[in-house]
Amino acid sequence: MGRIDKAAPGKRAKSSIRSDRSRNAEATREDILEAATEEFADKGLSGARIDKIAERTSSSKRMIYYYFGSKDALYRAVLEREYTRIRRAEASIALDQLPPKKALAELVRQSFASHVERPDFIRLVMNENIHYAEHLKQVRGLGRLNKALIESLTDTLARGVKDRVFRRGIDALDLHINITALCFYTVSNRYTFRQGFARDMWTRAEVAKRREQIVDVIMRWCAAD
Amino acid sequence: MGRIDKAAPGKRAKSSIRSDRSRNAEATREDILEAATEEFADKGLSGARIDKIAERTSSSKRMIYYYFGSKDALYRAVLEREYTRIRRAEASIALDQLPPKKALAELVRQSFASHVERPDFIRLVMNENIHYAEHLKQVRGLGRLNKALIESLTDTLARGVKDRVFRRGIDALDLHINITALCFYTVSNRYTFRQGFARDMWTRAEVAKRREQIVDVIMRWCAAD
Amino acid sequence: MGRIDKAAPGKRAKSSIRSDRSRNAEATREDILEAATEEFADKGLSGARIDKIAERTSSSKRMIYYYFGSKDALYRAVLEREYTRIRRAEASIALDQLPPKKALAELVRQSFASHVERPDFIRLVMNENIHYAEHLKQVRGLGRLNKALIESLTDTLARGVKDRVFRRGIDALDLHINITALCFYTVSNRYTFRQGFARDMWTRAEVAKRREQIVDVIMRWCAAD
Amino acid sequence: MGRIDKAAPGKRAKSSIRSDRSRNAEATREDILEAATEEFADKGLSGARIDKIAERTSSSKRMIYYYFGSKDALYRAVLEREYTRIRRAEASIALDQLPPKKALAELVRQSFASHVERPDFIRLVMNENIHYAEHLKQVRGLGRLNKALIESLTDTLARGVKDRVFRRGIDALDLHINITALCFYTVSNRYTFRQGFARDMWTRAEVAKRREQIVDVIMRWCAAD
DNA sequence: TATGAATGAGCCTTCATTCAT
DNA sequence: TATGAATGAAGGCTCATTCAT
Repeated sequence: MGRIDKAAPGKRAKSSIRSDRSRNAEATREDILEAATEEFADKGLSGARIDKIAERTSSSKRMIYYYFGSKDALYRAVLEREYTRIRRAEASIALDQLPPKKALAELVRQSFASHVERPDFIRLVMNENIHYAEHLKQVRGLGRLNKALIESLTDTLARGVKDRVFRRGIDALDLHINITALCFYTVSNRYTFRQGFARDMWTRAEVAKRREQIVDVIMRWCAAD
Repeated sequence: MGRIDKAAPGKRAKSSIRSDRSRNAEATREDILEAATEEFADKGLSGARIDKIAERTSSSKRMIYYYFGSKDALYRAVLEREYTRIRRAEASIALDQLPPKKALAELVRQSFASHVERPDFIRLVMNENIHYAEHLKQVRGLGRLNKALIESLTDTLARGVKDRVFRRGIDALDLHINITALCFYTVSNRYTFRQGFARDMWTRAEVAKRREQIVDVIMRWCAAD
Repeated sequence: MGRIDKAAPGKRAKSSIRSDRSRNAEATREDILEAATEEFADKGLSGARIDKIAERTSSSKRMIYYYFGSKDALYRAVLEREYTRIRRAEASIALDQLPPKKALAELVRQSFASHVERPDFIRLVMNENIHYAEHLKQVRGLGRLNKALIESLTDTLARGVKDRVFRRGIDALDLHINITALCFYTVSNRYTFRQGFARDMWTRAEVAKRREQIVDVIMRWCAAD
Repeated sequence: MGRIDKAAPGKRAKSSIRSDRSRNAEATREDILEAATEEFADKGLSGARIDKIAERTSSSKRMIYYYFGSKDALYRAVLEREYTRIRRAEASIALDQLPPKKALAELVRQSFASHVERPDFIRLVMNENIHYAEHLKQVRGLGRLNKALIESLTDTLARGVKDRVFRRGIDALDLHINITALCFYTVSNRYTFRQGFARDMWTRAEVAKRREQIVDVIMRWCAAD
């Protein structure tokens, strides 16, 4: 019945013990990235403290600079890792194996899950938008994964039109925007929403209900007349 | 054809010289608030600099402390003013004068306009969500205006059901969420979106198209079967 | 009989007590400049420590940044002040009041004194040359004072030629270089010289002797055949 | 017509790739010393960075410590090598084979060439003087080479007096100082000089002219009346 | 009501140096 | 002999905030 996360600043548990003292470059990098993701998501770029990141780490502040060079570069590395991770998850669904309607519904559910399960990523994206996506510009290889997603959507829409279950004239990118908007907002604005209205969108029940409602909104929009 | 705003950090013009040296306390307060709104929206809470706010002002840094006491308190004052301003605008539409479908479409268009016209407000809301709406909690009187909005929506839905243009079972708050989600995202995520996809959502033409598409999504969702 | 200064790093006495706590901007600036001149001359640009400069001051490290903005800017301010000071002193001699030979001899003695009395300045100039005069480039108004000096020299030379005490064909700027080279080296290279040879150039007697020898070198070079 | 060197920081080409991976300890030492000389001359002692030296080397930072122990010790090794090298070159002239006037003129030209050809050495010497020649103190065997030079000068002067081409009473060490001062300054202060005056002393033509002028100054100073 | 000067705490970053292999 | 990883100490700089007038 409780909220999915009660994350208040600083109350989030260390995600792991991170105490393996192995002198392993890759492990140290990962360790730092993990800690940095939490801190940056929590406080934003300028609010984050390198010292705090170091504290969450089994290594030291000095090592952060050894591996990443600067706060900004570390932030970019975090961004890149998170974006790649998310896009990989989304790209993993085999839409073409399912009939069009099922495929679309499944895609919406998958997208919704991606957002709900990674609120830290959502926070990073908000933060990027506050900074005019300045840092994201320097992250390469975003376009490719997105392109694959849109092509997959285009195909599903076409199959649906052929089967007379979807109407003609829907742009795949528009569809993607609408799906994402509905999912993103559910996670991103849950705090201000709770403040402005009496309802908590972030209980397990509400989240499940919301997911099916988004499926409904999208299906009705695409449905053949 | 150009983008609606080209706002890059620092490129936003000083909204005015604000040099009326009226020894008017209220004017000074307003002057500071205006400058603070720009800076906070631009940089977020921790990214904003009291010195920069003072520079944008005809008065001095000392005055900021004289009138508001602290950076956080100033931020709260900004938040309160912006929220009140927006909600007043939204509450001003007389939905009950229009037939249900027209009323709903108009409401969506109005909400969309509210978002598009005040990107600074959107940024502040994002910022609040990054900070768990901690500061918004201390702003009073939000609930009242929202309640009025939801009641108005409930009424419109009921009239639509009676007229057999809307289907039964739609919750007014759900409807509000969906409308807002679609509008908010269009503004809030335009920078990361542009980075990830080849398309710029922020040209005049795209924005107009997007507005009507959101109307379409909502109308199809509410439509009687 | 002792050396003129025994300056070893850190052993130089604070030039004044600097304890007036008056809230006077100009005084604070001067205070900082004085302390900075000592530290920069002593350690060079990168060797100097802002903390040490602050310690030598009645104000704080923070104030250094308040008034000068950065270590480099402070260094430039020091440079500018010292150059102006020296050039003013040199420009103050009224050569045209004296017969040519006396005038030239007097100028050499004055130049020699300028160098010997301000070893800190010499050190700063060495430091600048190590840094390709990068910072001096940003100091304005050097040319003017120098020009006056050269004009004065040109005039003295011309009078000497007319009186048949100087030979024809000596370029004033060349003359200036030769005078300065002989004076500068005496101060600048005294440490390495003492190390390489058994003789200490920096006793009162040696310095006096050296001054007259430089006068001699210059007079013989200019003398009519 | 261009300047002899345009050396601006960082623009100096790596003198070679130094990639012969011979497991030869002596070669590695030399390799490091070469790189260190450039860096120390370029930036001074405190401005030089061990990391940069390592970058210029085919070996690693760790090796620097293996072979030299510390930054200061490396600096001293550089200093010692450069001093020895220069003094050897100067000592190699056979003054006693030439008639006195020719011998002196040749010595001045040789000294001038030594300075002009090794600006890095000049920079190191300036740096030493900024540091009170603290490090040079620990370099042994300087006195011997210098002594030979002075003796050679003494002899030349004596021969000149006997031939009635030089006047009596000139001290060899004084002569050495005057020659060196004029040569050293030409190289050491070229940057600040160019900044203060309109003239560039460092073109091929100016340098040649300057060399002969220094010969002239010295010859006139020594000439029999 | 208003202002320029001042400040302590803390932040990002760098440096010479050493450890484990 | 050689190397990539690691580090404590300190350095330059910034921030929100307050003092004296």
